[in-house]
Amino acid sequence: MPADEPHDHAPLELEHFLPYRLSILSNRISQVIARDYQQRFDLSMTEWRVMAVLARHAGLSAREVARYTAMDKVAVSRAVRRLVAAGRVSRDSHGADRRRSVLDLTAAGWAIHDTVAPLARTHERELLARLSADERAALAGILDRLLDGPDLGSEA
Amino acid sequence: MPADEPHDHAPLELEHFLPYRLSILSNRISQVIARDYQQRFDLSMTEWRVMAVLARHAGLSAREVARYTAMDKVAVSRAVRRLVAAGRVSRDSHGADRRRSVLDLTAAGWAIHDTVAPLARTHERELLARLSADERAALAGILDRLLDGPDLGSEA
DNA sequence: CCTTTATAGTTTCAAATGAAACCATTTGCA
DNA sequence: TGCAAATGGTTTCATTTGAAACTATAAAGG
Repeated sequence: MPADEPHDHAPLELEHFLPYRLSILSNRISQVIARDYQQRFDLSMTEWRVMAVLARHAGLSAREVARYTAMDKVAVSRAVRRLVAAGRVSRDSHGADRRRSVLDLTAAGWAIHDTVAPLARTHERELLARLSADERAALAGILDRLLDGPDLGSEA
Repeated sequence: MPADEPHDHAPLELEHFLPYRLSILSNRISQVIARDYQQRFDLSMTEWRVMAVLARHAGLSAREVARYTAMDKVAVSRAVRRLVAAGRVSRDSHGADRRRSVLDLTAAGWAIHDTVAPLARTHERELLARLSADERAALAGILDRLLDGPDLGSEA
């Protein structure tokens, strides 16, 4: 066979590749929402996540916030610093363990929360409006399945 | 009613919020894959996307690569620079229009491609292995639906 | 005790990213 | 022609992000 015979390269079709499509979709959505929060409330996505978690679980430590939000502790530290500076979150130190902080929404924080939470739900509704009831149900299940697993990718 | 009556704050449950879940999932997947490519081939996600597109469409310009990969032109410019420096992509200038570049995989680029492409497919397979055939089909349709729309979020 | 080890959180430094400004070339059109 | 606008691409600068080093406090073991 000739040396320059066209090899069978089996190129990857990016536009049908699940990780790629997921990434594009997620980025688009996040960007739209993030821009919205940023403009209206000078609030970053990460800051909002911290606030949302504190709304449900008062008095968490930074470490616990990190677990709930799937953020790393550096990101939490930075978000909390900004939130405290903006008067949206209060930070006290835990009596028994002076390393831990005790974080809570302030009145101003609650006010923001009570405005942003419905807005977030609206974003979600608009997204889901594109799907049928069946698809919505399927998607919920699929995300459960994919997010649950021990770890994504091969362990190898 | 008392002034300090506990307000109904209706806090958002992050763990059931679609954009949040999508973002977590996508980031986890991308991170696993990116780390893999980085370690084995010193290849970033964006560089790989450029290579994948050039494998299917030889001789694209940077602008066209940007369209195919949903990356912005700055990102493409940087990825291409590294790829050219690494001898994985060749850049010629288009005869008729000297602004445009003509990008192609080199032999070395093809070699990387032919190793990485099956690896990518394996990643995808492992991911999809967690789903039933029905779920896989549903997911494909859902992504089509969500990615197609004119623009995500409200136009408002 | 008092020395190691672990935990909570912050700081620091380098790399990744995005927006805008910036060249170079080409196109549209007066 | 020749000049304004558009296009392809790179550079610059400011911001974001992540990993590792660091500080402070607490728990555990001899």
